[in-house]
Amino acid sequence: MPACPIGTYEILHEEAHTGARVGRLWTKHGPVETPVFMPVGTQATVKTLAADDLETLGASIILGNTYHLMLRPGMEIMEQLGGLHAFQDWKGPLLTDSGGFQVFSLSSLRKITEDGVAFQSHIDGKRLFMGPKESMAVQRVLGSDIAMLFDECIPYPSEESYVARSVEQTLRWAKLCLQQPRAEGQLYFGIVQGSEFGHLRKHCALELAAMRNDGLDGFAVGGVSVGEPEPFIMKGISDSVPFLPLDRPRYVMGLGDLWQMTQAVGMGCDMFDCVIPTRNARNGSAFTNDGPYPVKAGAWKASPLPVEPGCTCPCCSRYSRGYVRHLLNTSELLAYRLLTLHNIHCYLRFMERMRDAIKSDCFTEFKAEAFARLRESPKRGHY
RNA sequence: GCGAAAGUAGCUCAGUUGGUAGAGCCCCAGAUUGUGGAUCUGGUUGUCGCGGGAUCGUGCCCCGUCUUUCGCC
Repeated sequence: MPACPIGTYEILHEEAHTGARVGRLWTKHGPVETPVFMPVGTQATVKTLAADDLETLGASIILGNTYHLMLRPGMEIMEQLGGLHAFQDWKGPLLTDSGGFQVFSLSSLRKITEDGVAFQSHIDGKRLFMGPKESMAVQRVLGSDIAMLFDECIPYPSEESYVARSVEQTLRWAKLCLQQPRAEGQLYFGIVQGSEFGHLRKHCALELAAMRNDGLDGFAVGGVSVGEPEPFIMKGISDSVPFLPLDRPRYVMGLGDLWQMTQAVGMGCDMFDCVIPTRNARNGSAFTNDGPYPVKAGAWKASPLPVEPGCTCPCCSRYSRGYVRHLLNTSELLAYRLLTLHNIHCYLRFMERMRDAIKSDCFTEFKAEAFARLRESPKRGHY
């Protein structure tokens, strides 16, 4: 596999019957084959996992978060310790969220101005400020392979007039972000907003697409998966994606339901991240190819079966469901780790099979089977 | 042996001057979408130690009894 220049996005195969495609994005820390699921490692760790666990599972790219890492440990320490890759000893590609979402979802006393957002830390109440310049400066120090442009992620539902103003703000910020200096080899991804309003999504997508020659390397659909009903999520995606360049990666932020990702891939989306597999692991739910089910349920108290029969992950290849259930029941730390290992493994293998299906032009069949298993008649663990 | 206190949900305990038995935890179920191992929402559970008595009516009053804990011989 000959190396390509950083930022290259190769379309390796377009599926014959749908908009699905398999691609390869070249980053400073190596290539990422898409469609890809990116485990979320907000605070410089995918919770409960170490870098070598992620290597074992075969994760090709993970996330880190600007907002959280800026608050702790802070950029001074991050700089002293050589950036985010060195800090957590992750040798693969890293994507950092801009902090735009967290400023709106976690902090209090927000005041939005043309320059950015004044807010209070959710940790100690300290008054801070983050705008396009600040966010990109932090991401530069973090040294991520992909940095997200600072955007305004508004709640659902929001008034159309407010959404319209917000989209303009996000676009002005995007232009400013692109003028900021970046870490060597760092790619910049812009974010389409517009909430449930199709014409605003289209406008935002077209304006961002026009910035591709100003250094925009990829495109994301934002403002979905923020609590709205599923039909609105899919509409937000279908209202945005058709107006984005075909030859650049499309990233749907926060989307991570297996079936929803399958549908999005069918619309031509390439990258996903979500806290569901890791968070739900810590709440006692396992994901399987037949849908999610609660391992913590008393029904599995004495089950000798693995969490998912046939699974080859470090959890299933060694431990019983009854054991994992016991660990959950007693709040043992190992429970969270084992289920996180399983859920990430499940997600990564699911995406791998999806890529294979696309390459062999049978994505339609893959999608039908996924629908049957995940939505039509999920087994919910009753094997 | 004597004295005192306490017996109410699986656990820890509330329960007004007598008027249809409660909370927290646990357990069970559900939620969780650019991460708070956080949180939220529902749900099950009782011979009020036992036996008498007074009362229209008692977890509560009276008598007896059993058990536990503590103190004293």
